[in-house]
Amino acid sequence: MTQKKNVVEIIQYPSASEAKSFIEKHHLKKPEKTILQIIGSCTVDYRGRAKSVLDWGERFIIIKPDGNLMVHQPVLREPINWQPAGSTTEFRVDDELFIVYSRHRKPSEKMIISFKEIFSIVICELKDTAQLKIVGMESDVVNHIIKDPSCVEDGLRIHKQEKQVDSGMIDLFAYDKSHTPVIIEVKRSLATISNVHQLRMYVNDMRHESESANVRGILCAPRIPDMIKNLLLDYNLEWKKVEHEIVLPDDKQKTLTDF
Amino acid sequence: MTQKKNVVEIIQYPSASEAKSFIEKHHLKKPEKTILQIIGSCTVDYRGRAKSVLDWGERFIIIKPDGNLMVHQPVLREPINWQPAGSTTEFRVDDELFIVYSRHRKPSEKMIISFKEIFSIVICELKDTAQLKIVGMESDVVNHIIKDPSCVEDGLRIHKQEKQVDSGMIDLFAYDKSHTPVIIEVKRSLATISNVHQLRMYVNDMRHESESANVRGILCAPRIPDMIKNLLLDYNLEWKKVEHEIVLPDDKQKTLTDF
DNA sequence: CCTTGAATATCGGTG
DNA sequence: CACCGATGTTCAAGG
Repeated sequence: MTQKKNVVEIIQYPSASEAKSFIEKHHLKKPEKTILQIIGSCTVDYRGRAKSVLDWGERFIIIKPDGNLMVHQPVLREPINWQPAGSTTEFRVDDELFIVYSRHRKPSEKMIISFKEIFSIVICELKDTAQLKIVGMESDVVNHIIKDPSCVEDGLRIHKQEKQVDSGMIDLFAYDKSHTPVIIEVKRSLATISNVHQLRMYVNDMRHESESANVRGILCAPRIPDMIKNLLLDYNLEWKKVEHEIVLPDDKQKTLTDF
Repeated sequence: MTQKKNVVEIIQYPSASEAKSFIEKHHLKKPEKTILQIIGSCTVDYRGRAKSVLDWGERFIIIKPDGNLMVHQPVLREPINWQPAGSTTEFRVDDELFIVYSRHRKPSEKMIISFKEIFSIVICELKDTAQLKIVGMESDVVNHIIKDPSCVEDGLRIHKQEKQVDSGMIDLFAYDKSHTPVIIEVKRSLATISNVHQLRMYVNDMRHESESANVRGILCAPRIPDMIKNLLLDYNLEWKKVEHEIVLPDDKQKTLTDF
């Protein structure tokens, strides 16, 4: 791979003023197109939605064209400090220090990063037009339950998927072993209050419809906080923790499992 | 600043095999200490908690010593794809492609990143011992209300802060203009169902204590979802949206506001 | 180790 | 623009 085009510009161990010149030349002429990364020893001061001070340490910062700025330490997936999208960045030299100043409006947030030593600056222009992320997510809790209703309750028989009622669409409609109608509300991840109220409405609708006093409602999710359980108890509803199962429909999977 | 120590190693526009050699030399000898970054044109396949495919595009990936791997596009603060901490990474050459293979156990997650072109590889060893982040955050909704009770309700008089009752500590105890006792539960960010139940218990306690049927309960928070409002209505409680105010305790603030 | 709640959450969709 | 819900949330604290 030859260096046909200069996608990446790099400088190592620049002085503060060299860093400023380099950034002015390669980044500030088109900050909306280039990604800037600085590795070095710095402090970080932030004030905005919160307020924080980060003492001297070696870390790297990334500034994206959309204004996002991230300060990353050697550990954690999350940046230790950041500025949100829409921030504008300025670069200054102040008494041997190289200073990155980022500002955001509404909410007002400011950050100052002071470098006493810069190991490297990398500036690159990346084209990622095909940035669509296809999420062929088939962690179908619903299908999982349809395949094996006993994972919710013994003797459960699924009767209908996506049954329409007044308030909306019921995920699963079933009968238990005593032939009592059961409405099952399925949640892929965290169960919320909203789901409880939804389920409550569905159950109310069904009681109206079938004029049967006996309609059970079960909320199924991988994670159900205690508070949600209490709320369900208040409304005389039930819950069941169900793991989600990841289905692998297409052949791409082979590429992954090959290893 | 001279190049006393090689904190950063960089190679530009390597072939797949050159990339592999370079990473073996500078990263794989101490992957628990060095951060690896690759900029180039790649695809990403992921399977684990979900499943995703990302088509060709120019992006950069970061691999931290703790196993975190991030795939960043030119926009967004969040990586478009990632592997969690504890993942292990392998590097292979396959028919001109340079392949990064990351694997995680429990939950099982795999990722394949295939580079058809690499613009640069940066490997650095960062020391960030003083990584403590001081968060002197005092976004005092309580003080805000004490200073200006009318932000909750006209004619409200704050009587006591942190009043003890059986179930716990009441944030604010007040009287409205009709001299009715008012219990105010304050939340800094999102109001939750937990806060509703807490407030409900406090009000119950107060009714017992004062033997007054008239005790109001108001939940104050910057954000109160509709579902919480419904729940409050169910329990005959009230709410008020209040903005939070950020207090600035120490002098560091001057550095930031100077700009 | 599992569970729970907080976050400068971020991000996308909707009214 | 504000609000609301989802997230492969991540992360830290507590049992």
